[in-house]
Amino acid sequence: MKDLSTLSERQRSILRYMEKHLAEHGFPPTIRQIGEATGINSTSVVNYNLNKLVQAGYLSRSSHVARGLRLVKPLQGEKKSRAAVQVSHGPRVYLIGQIYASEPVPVPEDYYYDENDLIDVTTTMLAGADPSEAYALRVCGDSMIDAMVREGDIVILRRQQTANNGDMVAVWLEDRSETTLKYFYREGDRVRLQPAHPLMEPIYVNPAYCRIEGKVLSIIRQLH
Amino acid sequence: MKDLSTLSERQRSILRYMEKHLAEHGFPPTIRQIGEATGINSTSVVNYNLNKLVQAGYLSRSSHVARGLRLVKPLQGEKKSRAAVQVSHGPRVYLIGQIYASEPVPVPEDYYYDENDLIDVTTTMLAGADPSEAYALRVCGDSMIDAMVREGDIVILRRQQTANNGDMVAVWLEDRSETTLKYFYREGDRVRLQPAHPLMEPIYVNPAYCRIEGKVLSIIRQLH
DNA sequence: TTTGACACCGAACGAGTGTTCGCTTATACT
DNA sequence: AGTATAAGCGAACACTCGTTCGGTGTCAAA
Repeated sequence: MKDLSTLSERQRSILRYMEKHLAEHGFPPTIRQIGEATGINSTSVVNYNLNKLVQAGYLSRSSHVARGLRLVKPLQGEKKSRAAVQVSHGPRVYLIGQIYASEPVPVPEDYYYDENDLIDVTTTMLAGADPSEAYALRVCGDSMIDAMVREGDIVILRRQQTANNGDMVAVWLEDRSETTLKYFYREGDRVRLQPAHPLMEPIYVNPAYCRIEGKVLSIIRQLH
Repeated sequence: MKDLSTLSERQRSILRYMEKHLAEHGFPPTIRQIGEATGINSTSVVNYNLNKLVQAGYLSRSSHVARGLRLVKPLQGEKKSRAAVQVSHGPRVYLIGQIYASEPVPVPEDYYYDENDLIDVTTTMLAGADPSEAYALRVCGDSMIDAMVREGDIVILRRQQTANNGDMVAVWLEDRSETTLKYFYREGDRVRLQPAHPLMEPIYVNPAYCRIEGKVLSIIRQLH
């Protein structure tokens, strides 16, 4: 089997694109997509180079079928994540709505599925929760500064209506008509809700008016 | 949120065939292949059931492309080999060190690769950067409250030593012996570094002492 | 200089493939 | 019995997509 050094630069870029497309889409690219991505103007030149990659042992092909390419051996010797060689994505959860300080927390029961709302997460963010148990909300407004979250942040939660001490929870406070994200502590017959910001004071609430809607698993801030 | 038990027998057999075809071929089946394998005579019925599986969170689809199916979540509650279901990561980057307010920012050039330092991220977090261009740092201490980050948060960066206005950057301020994460704005011959916290004041620094080490792409907070 | 292999190209073709339409049947509810 | 919804169906259409054809250009070897 030939090694990497005999591949042309075009062939290496085809393999890189193949890996990238598999990682991003979960299925292989078409010959035309490969051509567009690698600057090859002709489907027959892409076809020629794909056959070279088959001969070199990097790909296998099924003929006369759409996307009939399989990555047999990923490109090596280059600095890249290993995930690129996988067929499918990591876990994804539904972004079911926005969380406002002045409105009740959206919950999964009221949500209608839309594939466009799926967002990528990582296994670590789910903290052991199954993706089907978790969901995401986008923060609106800057009224949750005390939770160290700001407008646009995405909060990953698991649906639950009880909490253990130390859990960060999304709660709707009925007597205040307010949603907040805070650390939950049961103290006697009161609940202490502790802000994430170390310099801010907790609030104490009557558990009867404290409706826990979910436990916060992770927070994501994207700066672009 | 629907669970597995709401799937019909046909839908479960579609998922089983999907997993089998991916394992065997490395690319998804067509609608006609699914129909043949599951005894569904009509492409529109296959289409209908695939849309149901999308709603239930098991698949995602790209429309108007051949084999535009991706297995998002495998069928559970059944014994199968790991090879049968290509559970995988998304992209991963190296967590190369910790970021302290009082020490220079760690940079990739000084890092020795260790596979155990790889962490999962998502494509969205990378904001168009290739995983090989990006790296992560873990925040130590609470001295970056003004950046709305706290101890334990993970910052995803791309290595760069220049910035555009509005970029959040990791900078080492030589005259202050201080690292900070702030929004960068060039104003005349000064640089304004704007905290993320909306109620805090910016600082103005001499660009000569302002060493940009990377651009912040995303921030991840895990609460467990 | 000639030749052969390799890499590349545009265009056309035809098979592969997903979507849409108009319909029927089954089931649950009133 | 009537109605609404879910599930199913066949066919047609239009687009996607891989293969093939007939060619050009480059380079190394004879």
